[in-house]
Amino acid sequence: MAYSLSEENYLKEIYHLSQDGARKISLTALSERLGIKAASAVDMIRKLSAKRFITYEKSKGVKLTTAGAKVALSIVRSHRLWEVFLLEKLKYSWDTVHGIAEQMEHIKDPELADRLDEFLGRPDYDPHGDPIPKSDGRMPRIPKTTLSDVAVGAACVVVGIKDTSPAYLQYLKKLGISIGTRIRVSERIEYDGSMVIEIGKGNRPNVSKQFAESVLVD
Amino acid sequence: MAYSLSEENYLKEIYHLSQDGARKISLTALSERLGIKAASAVDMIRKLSAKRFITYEKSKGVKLTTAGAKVALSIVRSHRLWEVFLLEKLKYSWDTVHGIAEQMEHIKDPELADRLDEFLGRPDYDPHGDPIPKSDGRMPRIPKTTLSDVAVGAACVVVGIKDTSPAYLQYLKKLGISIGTRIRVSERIEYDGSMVIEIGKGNRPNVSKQFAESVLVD
DNA sequence: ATTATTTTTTAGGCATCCCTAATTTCTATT
DNA sequence: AATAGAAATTAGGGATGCCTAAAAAATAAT
Repeated sequence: MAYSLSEENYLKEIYHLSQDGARKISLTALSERLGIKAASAVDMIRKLSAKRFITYEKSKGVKLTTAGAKVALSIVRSHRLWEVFLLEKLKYSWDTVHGIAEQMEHIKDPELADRLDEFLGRPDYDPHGDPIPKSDGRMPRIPKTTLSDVAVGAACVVVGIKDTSPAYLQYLKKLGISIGTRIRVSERIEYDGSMVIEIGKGNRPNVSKQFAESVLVD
Repeated sequence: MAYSLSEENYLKEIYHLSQDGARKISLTALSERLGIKAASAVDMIRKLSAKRFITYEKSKGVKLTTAGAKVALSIVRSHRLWEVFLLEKLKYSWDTVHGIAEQMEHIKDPELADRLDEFLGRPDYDPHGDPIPKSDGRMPRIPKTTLSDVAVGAACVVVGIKDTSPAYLQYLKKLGISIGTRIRVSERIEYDGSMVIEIGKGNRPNVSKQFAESVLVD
Protein backbone atom coordinates (compact mmCIF):
# COMPACT_ATOMS: atom_id res chain seq x y z
CA MET A 1 0.00 0.00 0.00
CA ALA A 2 1.25 3.45 -0.92
CA TYR A 3 1.28 6.41 1.37
CA SER A 4 1.89 10.09 0.94
CA LEU A 5 4.64 12.24 2.36
CA SER A 6 2.18 13.69 4.83
CA GLU A 7 1.04 10.29 5.99
CA GLU A 8 4.64 9.25 6.53
CA ASN A 9 5.26 12.30 8.67
CA TYR A 10 2.24 11.58 10.82
CA LEU A 11 3.30 7.98 11.35
CA LYS A 12 6.83 9.06 12.15
CA GLU A 13 5.70 11.59 14.75
CA ILE A 14 3.30 9.14 16.33
CA TYR A 15 6.22 6.75 16.61
CA HIS A 16 8.47 9.39 18.19
CA LEU A 17 5.80 10.44 20.66
CA SER A 18 5.25 6.87 21.76
CA GLN A 19 9.01 6.38 22.10
CA ASP A 20 9.15 9.49 24.26
CA GLY A 21 7.04 7.57 26.72
CA ALA A 22 3.77 9.40 26.30
CA ARG A 23 1.10 7.15 27.80
CA LYS A 24 -1.51 8.81 25.59
CA ILE A 25 -0.97 10.52 22.25
CA SER A 26 -3.65 13.16 21.82
CA LEU A 27 -4.46 14.95 18.62
CA THR A 28 -3.29 18.16 20.24
CA ALA A 29 0.11 16.75 21.09
CA LEU A 30 0.46 15.25 17.65
CA SER A 31 -0.56 18.37 15.79
CA GLU A 32 1.82 20.47 17.86
CA ARG A 33 4.71 18.24 16.90
CA LEU A 34 3.74 18.40 13.26
CA GLY A 35 3.29 22.16 13.32
CA ILE A 36 -0.31 22.02 12.17
CA LYS A 37 -3.66 22.73 13.79
CA ALA A 38 -5.53 20.02 15.64
CA ALA A 39 -8.51 20.40 13.32
CA SER A 40 -6.30 19.45 10.40
CA ALA A 41 -5.13 16.33 12.14
CA VAL A 42 -8.66 14.96 12.42
CA ASP A 43 -8.97 14.13 8.73
CA MET A 44 -5.59 12.48 8.57
CA ILE A 45 -6.20 10.44 11.70
CA ARG A 46 -9.37 9.15 10.13
CA LYS A 47 -7.54 8.40 6.90
CA LEU A 48 -4.75 6.54 8.68
CA SER A 49 -7.30 4.62 10.73
CA ALA A 50 -9.16 3.62 7.57
CA LYS A 51 -5.88 2.37 6.16
CA ARG A 52 -5.28 0.41 9.38
CA PHE A 53 -2.00 2.12 10.16
CA ILE A 54 -3.27 3.43 13.49
CA THR A 55 -6.06 2.94 15.97
CA TYR A 56 -7.73 5.91 17.57
CA GLU A 57 -9.98 6.14 20.58
CA LYS A 58 -10.57 9.46 22.29
CA SER A 59 -9.85 7.86 25.63
CA LYS A 60 -6.70 6.02 24.62
CA GLY A 61 -5.34 8.38 21.98
CA VAL A 62 -3.51 7.36 18.83
CA LYS A 63 -1.62 4.07 18.58
CA LEU A 64 0.32 2.55 15.71
CA THR A 65 -0.81 -0.82 14.43
CA THR A 66 1.82 -3.37 13.42
CA ALA A 67 1.57 -2.15 9.83
CA GLY A 68 1.85 1.48 10.92
CA ALA A 69 4.84 0.80 13.13
CA LYS A 70 6.54 -0.91 10.22
CA VAL A 71 6.15 2.15 8.03
CA ALA A 72 7.24 4.49 10.82
CA LEU A 73 10.29 2.41 11.58
CA SER A 74 11.35 2.32 7.96
CA ILE A 75 11.17 6.12 7.82
CA VAL A 76 13.18 6.44 11.01
CA ARG A 77 15.73 3.99 9.66
CA SER A 78 16.03 5.88 6.44
CA HIS A 79 16.31 9.22 8.24
CA ARG A 80 19.10 8.07 10.52
CA LEU A 81 21.05 6.38 7.76
CA TRP A 82 20.92 9.53 5.67
CA GLU A 83 22.14 11.53 8.65
CA VAL A 84 25.18 9.29 8.85
CA PHE A 85 25.73 9.68 5.12
CA LEU A 86 25.48 13.46 5.24
CA LEU A 87 27.84 13.77 8.18
CA GLU A 88 30.42 11.15 7.29
CA LYS A 89 30.45 11.22 3.52
CA LEU A 90 29.36 14.73 2.63
CA LYS A 91 31.03 16.33 5.65
CA TYR A 92 28.02 18.28 6.79
CA SER A 93 28.13 19.57 10.34
CA TRP A 94 26.27 17.84 13.13
CA ASP A 95 23.52 20.43 13.33
CA THR A 96 22.62 20.57 9.63
CA VAL A 97 22.09 16.89 8.87
CA HIS A 98 18.68 16.59 10.50
CA GLY A 99 16.87 19.02 8.22
CA ILE A 100 18.22 17.51 5.04
CA ALA A 101 17.60 13.95 6.20
CA GLU A 102 14.02 15.04 6.83
CA GLN A 103 13.68 15.36 3.07
CA MET A 104 15.74 12.33 2.13
CA GLU A 105 13.88 9.94 4.39
CA HIS A 106 10.93 10.04 1.99
CA ILE A 107 12.76 8.80 -1.10
CA LYS A 108 10.99 5.63 -2.11
CA ASP A 109 12.75 2.56 -3.37
CA PRO A 110 12.51 -0.96 -1.97
CA GLU A 111 16.28 -1.47 -1.87
CA LEU A 112 17.52 1.98 -0.96
CA ALA A 113 17.79 1.73 2.83
CA ASP A 114 19.56 -1.61 2.71
CA ARG A 115 22.02 -0.52 0.05
CA LEU A 116 22.75 2.69 1.94
CA ASP A 117 23.15 0.73 5.17
CA GLU A 118 25.62 -1.59 3.48
CA PHE A 119 27.52 1.33 1.94
CA LEU A 120 27.84 3.05 5.31
CA GLY A 121 29.13 -0.09 6.99
CA ARG A 122 25.92 -0.98 8.84
CA PRO A 123 26.16 1.70 11.53
CA ASP A 124 24.27 1.17 14.79
CA TYR A 125 23.85 4.84 15.66
CA ASP A 126 23.18 8.11 13.93
CA PRO A 127 25.26 11.22 14.69
CA HIS A 128 22.98 12.13 17.59
CA GLY A 129 23.48 8.75 19.20
CA ASP A 130 20.03 7.50 18.24
CA PRO A 131 19.89 3.82 17.32
CA ILE A 132 19.30 2.95 13.68
CA PRO A 133 16.60 0.28 13.28
CA LYS A 134 17.79 -2.78 11.37
CA SER A 135 15.94 -3.88 8.25
CA ASP A 136 14.13 -6.58 10.21
CA GLY A 137 12.92 -4.03 12.75
CA ARG A 138 15.39 -4.84 15.52
CA MET A 139 16.87 -1.91 17.40
CA PRO A 140 20.46 -1.59 18.58
CA ARG A 141 20.71 -1.11 22.33
CA ILE A 142 20.24 2.54 23.17
CA PRO A 143 23.54 4.07 24.27
CA LYS A 144 22.84 5.72 27.56
CA THR A 145 26.48 5.82 28.56
CA THR A 146 28.18 9.18 28.28
CA LEU A 147 31.83 10.05 28.50
CA SER A 148 31.31 11.14 32.09
CA ASP A 149 30.28 7.58 33.03
CA VAL A 150 33.50 6.01 31.78
CA ALA A 151 35.83 4.74 34.50
CA VAL A 152 39.35 6.08 34.85
CA GLY A 153 41.70 3.97 32.75
CA ALA A 154 38.91 2.70 30.50
CA ALA A 155 38.52 3.54 26.81
CA CYS A 156 35.43 4.16 24.71
CA VAL A 157 34.30 5.11 21.21
CA VAL A 158 32.18 8.15 20.45
CA VAL A 159 28.86 7.13 18.91
CA GLY A 160 27.01 10.42 19.09
CA ILE A 161 26.52 13.74 20.81
CA LYS A 162 23.56 15.21 22.62
CA ASP A 163 24.30 18.92 22.26
CA THR A 164 24.33 20.44 18.79
CA SER A 165 24.84 24.09 19.68
CA PRO A 166 27.40 25.85 17.48
CA ALA A 167 29.66 26.49 20.49
CA TYR A 168 29.69 22.83 21.40
CA LEU A 169 30.32 21.67 17.84
CA GLN A 170 33.16 24.11 17.48
CA TYR A 171 34.72 22.86 20.68
CA LEU A 172 34.41 19.24 19.51
CA LYS A 173 36.15 20.15 16.29
CA LYS A 174 38.94 21.89 18.16
CA LEU A 175 39.41 18.81 20.34
CA GLY A 176 39.42 16.61 17.25
CA ILE A 177 36.45 14.55 18.39
CA SER A 178 33.99 13.05 15.92
CA ILE A 179 31.99 9.85 15.46
CA GLY A 180 34.24 6.85 15.90
CA THR A 181 36.92 8.73 17.84
CA ARG A 182 38.52 6.56 20.51
CA ILE A 183 38.86 8.20 23.92
CA ARG A 184 40.65 6.96 27.03
CA VAL A 185 39.90 8.49 30.40
CA SER A 186 43.22 9.25 32.10
CA GLU A 187 42.05 10.98 35.23
CA ARG A 188 38.97 12.28 36.94
CA ILE A 189 39.06 15.37 39.12
CA GLU A 190 36.72 14.77 42.03
CA TYR A 191 36.36 18.44 42.84
CA ASP A 192 34.25 19.41 39.80
CA GLY A 193 33.78 16.14 37.91
CA SER A 194 36.03 17.25 35.07
CA MET A 195 38.34 14.71 33.43
CA VAL A 196 41.59 14.41 31.59
CA ILE A 197 41.06 12.42 28.41
CA GLU A 198 43.38 10.97 25.83
CA ILE A 199 42.53 11.39 22.17
CA GLY A 200 44.86 9.60 19.80
CA LYS A 201 48.37 10.06 21.06
CA GLY A 202 49.80 13.12 22.71
CA ASN A 203 46.53 14.98 22.90
CA ARG A 204 45.41 15.09 26.54
CA PRO A 205 42.93 17.86 27.17
CA ASN A 206 40.97 18.43 30.34
CA VAL A 207 37.23 18.61 29.76
CA SER A 208 34.41 19.68 32.06
CA LYS A 209 31.73 17.41 33.46
CA GLN A 210 29.15 19.38 31.48
CA PHE A 211 31.04 18.66 28.28
CA ALA A 212 31.50 14.96 29.03
CA GLU A 213 27.81 14.46 29.73
CA SER A 214 26.94 15.36 26.15
CA VAL A 215 29.26 12.84 24.54
CA LEU A 216 27.57 9.47 23.95
CA VAL A 217 29.95 6.54 23.98
CA ASP A 218 29.92 2.80 23.64
CA MET B 1 12.47 32.44 -4.70
CA ALA B 2 11.02 29.09 -3.78
CA TYR B 3 9.46 26.70 -6.22
CA SER B 4 7.44 23.53 -5.91
CA LEU B 5 8.28 20.05 -7.04
CA SER B 6 5.88 20.43 -9.93
CA GLU B 7 7.44 23.70 -11.03
CA GLU B 8 10.84 22.08 -10.97
CA ASN B 9 9.63 19.26 -13.17
CA TYR B 10 8.18 21.66 -15.70
CA LEU B 11 11.40 23.66 -15.85
CA LYS B 12 13.45 20.50 -16.21
CA GLU B 13 11.33 19.19 -19.08
CA ILE B 14 11.40 22.52 -20.84
CA TYR B 15 15.16 22.40 -20.58
CA HIS B 16 15.34 18.86 -21.95
CA LEU B 17 13.05 19.70 -24.84
CA SER B 18 15.13 22.70 -25.80
CA GLN B 19 18.28 20.58 -25.56
CA ASP B 20 16.69 18.03 -27.87
CA GLY B 21 16.75 20.74 -30.50
CA ALA B 22 13.08 21.57 -30.64
CA ARG B 23 12.79 24.94 -32.35
CA LYS B 24 9.45 25.50 -30.67
CA ILE B 25 8.22 24.03 -27.41
CA SER B 26 4.44 23.78 -27.54
CA LEU B 27 2.20 23.12 -24.60
CA THR B 28 1.20 19.87 -26.24
CA ALA B 29 4.78 18.65 -26.51
CA LEU B 30 5.50 19.73 -22.95
CA SER B 31 2.42 18.15 -21.46
CA GLU B 32 3.13 14.90 -23.29
CA ARG B 33 6.58 14.73 -21.76
CA LEU B 34 5.21 15.44 -18.32
CA GLY B 35 2.45 12.89 -18.68
CA ILE B 36 -0.32 15.40 -18.07
CA LYS B 37 -3.03 16.96 -20.19
CA ALA B 38 -2.36 20.15 -22.12
CA ALA B 39 -5.16 21.92 -20.30
CA SER B 40 -3.34 21.34 -17.03
CA ALA B 41 -0.18 22.88 -18.39
CA VAL B 42 -1.86 26.20 -19.10
CA ASP B 43 -2.10 27.22 -15.45
CA MET B 44 1.46 26.25 -14.68
CA ILE B 45 2.80 28.03 -17.75
CA ARG B 46 1.08 31.17 -16.58
CA LYS B 47 2.44 30.69 -13.11
CA LEU B 48 5.98 30.17 -14.31
CA SER B 49 5.66 33.19 -16.60
CA ALA B 50 4.48 35.34 -13.70
CA LYS B 51 7.50 34.19 -11.75
CA ARG B 52 9.71 35.10 -14.72
CA PHE B 53 11.13 31.61 -15.10
CA ILE B 54 9.85 31.30 -18.67
CA THR B 55 8.47 33.38 -21.50
CA TYR B 56 5.53 32.15 -23.49
CA GLU B 57 4.16 33.31 -26.81
CA LYS B 58 1.84 31.09 -28.75
CA SER B 59 3.88 31.67 -31.88
CA LYS B 60 7.28 31.04 -30.29
CA GLY B 61 6.35 28.51 -27.65
CA VAL B 62 7.89 28.23 -24.22
CA LYS B 63 11.40 29.47 -23.49
CA LEU B 64 13.41 29.49 -20.28
CA THR B 65 14.59 32.84 -18.97
CA THR B 66 18.05 33.09 -17.45
CA ALA B 67 16.54 32.53 -14.02
CA GLY B 68 14.53 29.56 -15.27
CA ALA B 69 17.51 27.99 -16.97
CA LYS B 70 19.47 28.31 -13.77
CA VAL B 71 16.84 26.37 -11.82
CA ALA B 72 16.52 23.74 -14.56
CA LEU B 73 20.26 23.27 -14.75
CA SER B 74 20.56 22.83 -11.01
CA ILE B 75 17.94 20.08 -11.11
CA VAL B 76 19.68 18.36 -14.01
CA ARG B 77 22.99 18.63 -12.18
CA SER B 78 21.50 17.18 -9.05
CA HIS B 79 19.80 14.38 -10.98
CA ARG B 80 22.94 13.30 -12.78
CA LEU B 81 25.10 13.45 -9.68
CA TRP B 82 22.65 11.26 -7.79
CA GLU B 83 22.68 8.80 -10.69
CA VAL B 84 26.43 8.51 -10.34
CA PHE B 85 26.06 8.04 -6.59
CA LEU B 86 23.44 5.34 -6.95
CA LEU B 87 25.42 3.41 -9.54
CA GLU B 88 28.91 3.76 -8.16
CA LYS B 89 28.36 3.87 -4.43
CA LEU B 90 25.13 1.97 -3.89
CA LYS B 91 25.77 -0.48 -6.75
CA TYR B 92 22.41 -0.05 -8.40
CA SER B 93 22.16 -1.26 -11.95
CA TRP B 94 22.31 1.13 -14.87
CA ASP B 95 18.61 0.94 -15.62
CA THR B 96 17.29 1.60 -12.10
CA VAL B 97 19.18 4.78 -11.21
CA HIS B 98 17.08 7.14 -13.28
CA GLY B 99 13.82 6.62 -11.43
CA ILE B 100 15.34 7.03 -8.00
CA ALA B 101 17.36 10.06 -9.05
CA GLU B 102 14.08 11.55 -10.24
CA GLN B 103 13.09 11.72 -6.58
CA MET B 104 16.46 12.72 -5.20
CA GLU B 105 16.95 15.63 -7.58
CA HIS B 106 14.35 17.59 -5.62
CA ILE B 107 16.08 17.50 -2.25
CA LYS B 108 16.68 21.11 -1.32
CA ASP B 109 19.83 22.35 0.33
CA PRO B 110 22.16 25.08 -0.89
CA GLU B 111 25.31 23.00 -0.44
CA LEU B 112 24.11 19.53 -1.33
CA ALA B 113 25.01 19.34 -5.02
CA ASP B 114 28.49 20.73 -4.47
CA ARG B 115 29.23 18.44 -1.56
CA LEU B 116 27.96 15.44 -3.49
CA ASP B 117 29.99 16.49 -6.53
CA GLU B 118 33.10 16.71 -4.39
CA PHE B 119 32.39 13.36 -2.76
CA LEU B 120 31.99 11.68 -6.13
CA GLY B 121 35.23 13.12 -7.45
CA ARG B 122 33.70 15.77 -9.68
CA PRO B 123 32.49 13.47 -12.44
CA ASP B 124 31.89 14.94 -15.90
CA TYR B 125 29.31 12.39 -17.03
CA ASP B 126 26.44 10.44 -15.57
CA PRO B 127 26.06 6.69 -16.21
CA HIS B 128 24.19 7.34 -19.44
CA GLY B 129 26.98 9.48 -20.79
CA ASP B 130 25.10 12.74 -20.25
CA PRO B 131 27.27 15.66 -19.16
CA ILE B 132 26.88 16.89 -15.59
CA PRO B 133 26.57 20.69 -15.43
CA LYS B 134 29.18 22.32 -13.22
CA SER B 135 28.08 24.53 -10.34
CA ASP B 136 28.78 27.65 -12.39
CA GLY B 137 26.55 26.36 -15.20
CA ARG B 138 29.33 25.23 -17.55
CA MET B 139 28.77 21.96 -19.37
CA PRO B 140 31.39 19.32 -20.05
CA ARG B 141 31.75 18.61 -23.76
CA ILE B 142 29.14 16.12 -24.86
CA PRO B 143 30.74 12.75 -25.59
CA LYS B 144 29.50 11.81 -29.01
CA THR B 145 32.29 9.34 -29.56
CA THR B 146 31.37 5.70 -29.22
CA LEU B 147 33.62 2.69 -28.99
CA SER B 148 32.99 1.99 -32.67
CA ASP B 149 34.61 5.35 -33.58
CA VAL B 150 37.89 4.57 -31.85
CA ALA B 151 40.82 3.93 -34.16
CA VAL B 152 42.69 0.62 -34.10
CA GLY B 153 45.55 0.86 -31.62
CA ALA B 154 43.95 3.75 -29.70
CA ALA B 155 42.63 3.52 -26.13
CA CYS B 156 39.62 5.11 -24.50
CA VAL B 157 37.71 5.27 -21.24
CA VAL B 158 34.05 4.32 -20.89
CA VAL B 159 31.97 7.29 -19.74
CA GLY B 160 28.50 5.94 -20.33
CA ILE B 161 26.23 3.63 -22.25
CA LYS B 162 23.28 4.30 -24.51
CA ASP B 163 21.42 1.01 -24.22
CA THR B 164 20.02 -0.01 -20.86
CA SER B 165 18.20 -3.19 -21.85
CA PRO B 166 18.73 -6.06 -19.41
CA ALA B 167 20.43 -8.14 -22.12
CA TYR B 168 22.91 -5.38 -22.83
CA LEU B 169 23.65 -4.72 -19.18
CA GLN B 170 24.19 -8.40 -18.57
CA TYR B 171 26.60 -8.58 -21.47
CA LEU B 172 28.52 -5.56 -20.18
CA LYS B 173 28.83 -7.19 -16.81
CA LYS B 174 30.08 -10.40 -18.36
CA LEU B 175 32.70 -8.46 -20.31
CA GLY B 176 33.72 -6.62 -17.14
CA ILE B 177 32.92 -3.20 -18.57
CA SER B 178 31.68 -0.37 -16.38
CA ILE B 179 32.15 3.40 -16.05
CA GLY B 180 35.84 4.23 -16.05
CA THR B 181 36.92 0.98 -17.72
CA ARG B 182 39.87 1.51 -20.06
CA ILE B 183 39.53 -0.15 -23.45
CA ARG B 184 42.09 -0.49 -26.24
CA VAL B 185 40.99 -1.35 -29.75
CA SER B 186 43.24 -4.14 -31.03
CA GLU B 187 41.67 -4.89 -34.36
CA ARG B 188 38.72 -4.02 -36.54
CA ILE B 189 37.11 -6.55 -38.82
CA GLU B 190 36.09 -4.72 -41.98
CA TYR B 191 33.60 -7.36 -42.99
CA ASP B 192 30.99 -6.61 -40.31
CA GLY B 193 32.45 -3.70 -38.34
CA SER B 194 33.07 -5.84 -35.28
CA MET B 195 36.23 -5.30 -33.25
CA VAL B 196 38.64 -7.05 -30.97
CA ILE B 197 39.10 -5.01 -27.79
CA GLU B 198 41.44 -5.25 -24.86
CA ILE B 199 40.04 -4.83 -21.36
CA GLY B 200 42.66 -4.81 -18.65
CA LYS B 201 45.21 -7.46 -19.46
CA GLY B 202 44.56 -10.79 -21.05
CA ASN B 203 40.90 -10.18 -21.74
CA ARG B 204 40.46 -9.72 -25.50
CA PRO B 205 36.89 -10.31 -26.59
CA ASN B 206 35.47 -9.66 -30.02
CA VAL B 207 32.43 -7.38 -29.92
CA SER B 208 29.90 -6.53 -32.62
CA LYS B 209 29.51 -3.15 -34.27
CA GLN B 210 26.04 -2.91 -32.74
CA PHE B 211 27.51 -3.41 -29.29
CA ALA B 212 30.32 -0.90 -29.79
CA GLU B 213 27.93 1.80 -30.95
CA SER B 214 26.21 1.85 -27.57
CA VAL B 215 29.36 2.39 -25.53
CA LEU B 216 30.17 6.08 -25.01
CA VAL B 217 33.85 6.79 -24.61
CA ASP B 218 36.18 9.69 -24.11
C1' DA C 1 -22.11 19.06 41.15
C1' DT C 2 -21.24 22.83 38.61
C1' DT C 3 -18.17 25.77 36.31
C1' DA C 4 -13.96 26.49 33.70
C1' DT C 5 -10.68 24.80 30.67
C1' DT C 6 -8.99 21.92 27.33
C1' DT C 7 -9.68 18.74 23.63
C1' DT C 8 -12.07 17.16 19.78
C1' DT C 9 -15.00 17.70 16.07
C1' DT C 10 -17.74 19.98 12.45
C1' DA C 11 -18.41 23.25 8.76
C1' DG C 12 -16.90 25.95 5.28
C1' DG C 13 -12.71 27.60 2.74
C1' DC C 14 -8.31 27.99 0.25
C1' DA C 15 -4.11 26.70 -2.58
C1' DT C 16 -2.02 23.36 -5.55
C1' DC C 17 -2.17 20.58 -9.38
C1' DC C 18 -4.40 17.66 -11.76
C1' DC C 19 -8.87 16.21 -14.75
C1' DT C 20 -12.81 16.20 -18.70
C1' DA C 21 -15.50 18.43 -22.00
C1' DA C 22 -16.35 22.09 -24.55
C1' DT C 23 -14.89 25.89 -27.16
C1' DT C 24 -11.73 29.14 -29.58
C1' DT C 25 -7.76 30.12 -32.16
C1' DC C 26 -4.07 28.82 -35.14
C1' DT C 27 -1.93 26.56 -39.05
C1' DA C 28 -1.76 24.21 -43.12
C1' DT C 29 -4.06 22.62 -47.13
C1' DT C 30 -6.57 22.63 -50.86
C1' DA D 1 -10.26 32.37 -49.15
C1' DA D 2 -12.39 28.36 -47.18
C1' DT D 3 -11.80 24.57 -44.29
C1' DA D 4 -9.98 20.51 -41.91
C1' DG D 5 -7.02 19.40 -38.32
C1' DA D 6 -4.10 20.60 -34.52
C1' DA D 7 -3.15 23.41 -30.59
C1' DA D 8 -4.54 26.37 -26.94
C1' DT D 9 -7.81 27.89 -23.83
C1' DT D 10 -11.92 28.25 -20.80
C1' DA D 11 -15.11 26.44 -17.48
C1' DG D 12 -16.21 23.57 -14.00
C1' DG D 13 -14.51 19.76 -10.90
C1' DG D 14 -11.91 16.59 -7.79
C1' DA D 15 -8.31 15.02 -4.38
C1' DT D 16 -5.02 16.39 -0.91
C1' DG D 17 -3.83 18.71 3.02
C1' DC D 18 -3.91 22.59 5.20
C1' DC D 19 -6.72 26.78 7.50
C1' DT D 20 -10.24 29.59 10.83
C1' DA D 21 -14.22 29.86 13.59
C1' DA D 22 -17.61 27.84 16.16
C1' DA D 23 -19.83 23.99 18.48
C1' DA D 24 -19.69 19.78 21.15
C1' DA D 25 -17.58 16.70 24.32
C1' DA D 26 -14.41 15.48 27.82
C1' DT D 27 -11.56 16.58 31.75
C1' DA D 28 -10.18 19.28 35.64
C1' DA D 29 -10.94 22.57 39.36
C1' DT D 30 -13.62 24.66 42.59
